[in-house]
Amino acid sequence: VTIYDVADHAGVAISTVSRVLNESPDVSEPTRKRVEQAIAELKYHPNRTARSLAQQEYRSFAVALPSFTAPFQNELLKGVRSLLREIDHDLLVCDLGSTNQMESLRRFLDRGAVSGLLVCGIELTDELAEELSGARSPAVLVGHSHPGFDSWTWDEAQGAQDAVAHLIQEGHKEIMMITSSVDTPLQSERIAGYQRAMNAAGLSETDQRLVSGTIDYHSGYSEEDGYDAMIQILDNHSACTAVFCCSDVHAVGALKALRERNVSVPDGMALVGYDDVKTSRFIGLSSVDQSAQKIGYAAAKRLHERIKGPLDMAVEHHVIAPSLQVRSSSKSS
Amino acid sequence: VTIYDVADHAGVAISTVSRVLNESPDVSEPTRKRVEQAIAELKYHPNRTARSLAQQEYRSFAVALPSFTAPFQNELLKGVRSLLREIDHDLLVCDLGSTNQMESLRRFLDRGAVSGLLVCGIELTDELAEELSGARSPAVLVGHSHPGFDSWTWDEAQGAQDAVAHLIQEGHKEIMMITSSVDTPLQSERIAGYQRAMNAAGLSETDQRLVSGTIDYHSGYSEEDGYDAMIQILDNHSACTAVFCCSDVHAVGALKALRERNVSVPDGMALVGYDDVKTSRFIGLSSVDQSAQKIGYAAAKRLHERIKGPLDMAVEHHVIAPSLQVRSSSKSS
DNA sequence: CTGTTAGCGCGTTCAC
DNA sequence: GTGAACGCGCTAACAG
Repeated sequence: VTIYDVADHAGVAISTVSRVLNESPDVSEPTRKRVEQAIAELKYHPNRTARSLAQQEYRSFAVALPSFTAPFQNELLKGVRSLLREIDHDLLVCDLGSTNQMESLRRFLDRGAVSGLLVCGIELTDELAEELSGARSPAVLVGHSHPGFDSWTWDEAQGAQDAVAHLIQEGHKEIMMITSSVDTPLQSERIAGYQRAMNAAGLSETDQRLVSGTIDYHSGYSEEDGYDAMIQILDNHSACTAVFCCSDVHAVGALKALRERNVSVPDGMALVGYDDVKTSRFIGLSSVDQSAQKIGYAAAKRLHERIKGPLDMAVEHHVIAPSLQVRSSSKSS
Repeated sequence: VTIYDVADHAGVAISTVSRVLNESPDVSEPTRKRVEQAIAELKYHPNRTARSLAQQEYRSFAVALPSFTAPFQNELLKGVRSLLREIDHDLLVCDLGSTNQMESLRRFLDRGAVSGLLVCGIELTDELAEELSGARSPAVLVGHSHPGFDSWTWDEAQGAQDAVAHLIQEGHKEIMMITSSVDTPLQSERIAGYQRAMNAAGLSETDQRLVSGTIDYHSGYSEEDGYDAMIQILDNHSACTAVFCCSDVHAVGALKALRERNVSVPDGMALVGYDDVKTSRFIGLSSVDQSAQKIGYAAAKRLHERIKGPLDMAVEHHVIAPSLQVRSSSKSS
């Protein structure tokens, strides 16, 4: 049942049907009624695809991220969703599974047109960045920056340092860190933050205090990884009283391990997971801080503005954990 | 940059370009090379929308659910995503916010075509059911059943009973239940399950043991609701040692309240949240049980099959918590 | 093997 | 106010 059927049924031309669909004022009341009735009787629903094609407007954002079930990503999506609801757009989720995320993203791009793209938690290679610039829809970055792109980032090292300082302040001395089984620049920064906090308090931060899982999955940022690492800690480091996880995903896995071994949190073992922005959050405490949500909203909004009118300056927003003060620095695109 | 540009650039017709795009064998190696090079040089990406229109295949599923950030929904989405990845489809998320979900769903449907629709956690009115049947794409239900639709459901009362029995078995006697601030059939069943478990153990289950939040949000199934109710319990029911939440969302909010009051879990207060399928999960323990994931996968798969070849029997799958045995009953559509 | 052409369903000038 | 005709970018016959 297409627009033609409706037109026939109402005894008008398709353009007239189109007009009532798009709430044009140039339709007389009687014909509008007739058309609306025809639509109802035929249970007609316009074809979103055809409409997109005709007016070159896709009314949908794609969000590319690794595993949308991580707490942080989840909150981020909430924020994005809020904006999308305001502007009546759809949400296309592209989670770039475990293995080669770049390839997944590229394949997704090949799939075609959306209004805009939000790239979260993925470091852009120069090559991929060029592809994105060439794409017909603009992109906004979250968690990484790249010249020429709008982005939202935060101070990874400082965030990690704050988290560990929090544990220290609570009286812990034997603090270990669960790292990812895969080396990434992101992780290096978080480790650096951990070390700074430990050093500042005069505590040991030898390599033996860094434990990573052995399972390589989701680029090393997986629950399995965290689970695995926590088991190691429980088996080999009985003195440890607190653990800082280099990601919230790890913390979820670590919690699972603690459960299995009947270790309570935080009394038996204090646990802090880095959730990318507000670090001093205990996993299991509550839904994550709203920072992530705000970032999601802001990034989506920026994307929308870029789609509407071509802004020619890419802005890098640097978010300072944990209170979400924003320090913007513009760069020429 | 369209397919025409590529054709020009390579000195061929658009159909030839189309052929290499769709990996047709009917292209000579030399021309294929030329076309591929043109594609690369022009950074051409086919327009997904146009392609969908032409071949009447949308290659995307929409999932309609209330708040996709709840643990259960989240896991469900994971499962759906797995299947989608297998069949190379996209995921369109339609979260039907807090207020009038029916209207949100209807508006989403109006937006147009997707290959299939997964409706989760929403009770279908007859009216809406008819609209769905009339839609061009099939729908599969999760959490509710309706004549003529494939569905995945489970025994709400039994699930709740199991959860409470679990608490009882751990020695708790003063067990309260956090309910939703809004009355729903779903909730009634869960309350019934709670009561059955209490009665079976000879424990009191008076109305004073049922506490609901006062904030009406997300149809009553919100974190705020759970938070609110738990505060009430802490303030007014000091004897209480364990709480059963009528949804995992409530449990998340309740945990937050416990945190604020420095009550540990589960030593200070045992907490179980109903997560729709495997109920004996402690919130904060781990990622939710894989049941939800499996259901998501299975439902999406069924949807896919229904899209491919017209199956004319609607099947109601009844899932028995918590081990996910499935008992199917077919009904004529 | 390759080019031509007719749609896919709808929006949008244009005349009438 | 309303209708006819063209175009959006691509696929799928059909010729050649």
